[in-house]
Amino acid sequence: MAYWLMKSEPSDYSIQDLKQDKRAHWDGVRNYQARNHMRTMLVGEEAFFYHSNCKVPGIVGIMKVVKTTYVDHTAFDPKDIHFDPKSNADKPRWEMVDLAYVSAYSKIISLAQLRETPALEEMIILRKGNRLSITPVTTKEWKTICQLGG
DNA sequence: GCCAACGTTGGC
DNA sequence: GCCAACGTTGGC
Repeated sequence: MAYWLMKSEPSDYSIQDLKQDKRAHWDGVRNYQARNHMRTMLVGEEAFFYHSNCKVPGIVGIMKVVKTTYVDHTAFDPKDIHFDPKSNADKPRWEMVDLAYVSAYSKIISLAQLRETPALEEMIILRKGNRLSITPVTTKEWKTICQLGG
C-alpha cells in the first residue's frame, strides 16, 4: 500500500468542498507523470490533500482512494477548462480516480512547516522546481506529517 | 504580478 | 532526435 500527496488549488476545489461532497472525481490531471502515478493507485490507499497556489499553501487533510483509474471524460468536453482536443473517446489520453473524504486538519500543515521538518527534507514536493501535482509519499514521511497534524 | 523551473510542441 | 519557443505551475 502506497501513500500519496495530491495538489488542488482551493479556489478550484478545496478540502471543504470534498468534505461536503464526501467523494470526488479527481479530474483535470493533464500531466503524464501524474497520470501514471494515479494508474498505480489501489482502493483503500490514502493521500494527503494539498492546497496549492494560494495564500498559505500546505497539507489540509486526508482522503482515500475509492475507485481506481478510468477515463477522464472531461478531456472530451470543449467547454471544460481542461479540454484536450488530442484526447477522444476512441483514444482517451487522460484518466482519473475517485477519492473519498477522510479528515481535515483543524490547522493547515503549511509548506513552511514542512520545510522546517528535517525528516521531510527528501520529500518530492519540497525539491527545487518540483511542480508535479500527484506524488508518492514514503511511509516515514506519512507518519512524520501525521504527527505534525496532531 | 513576477519569475524560475518545468513540460510540451513542432520545425528541422 | 534536437532544441527553441511557448504555455503552465506555483511560491513568493
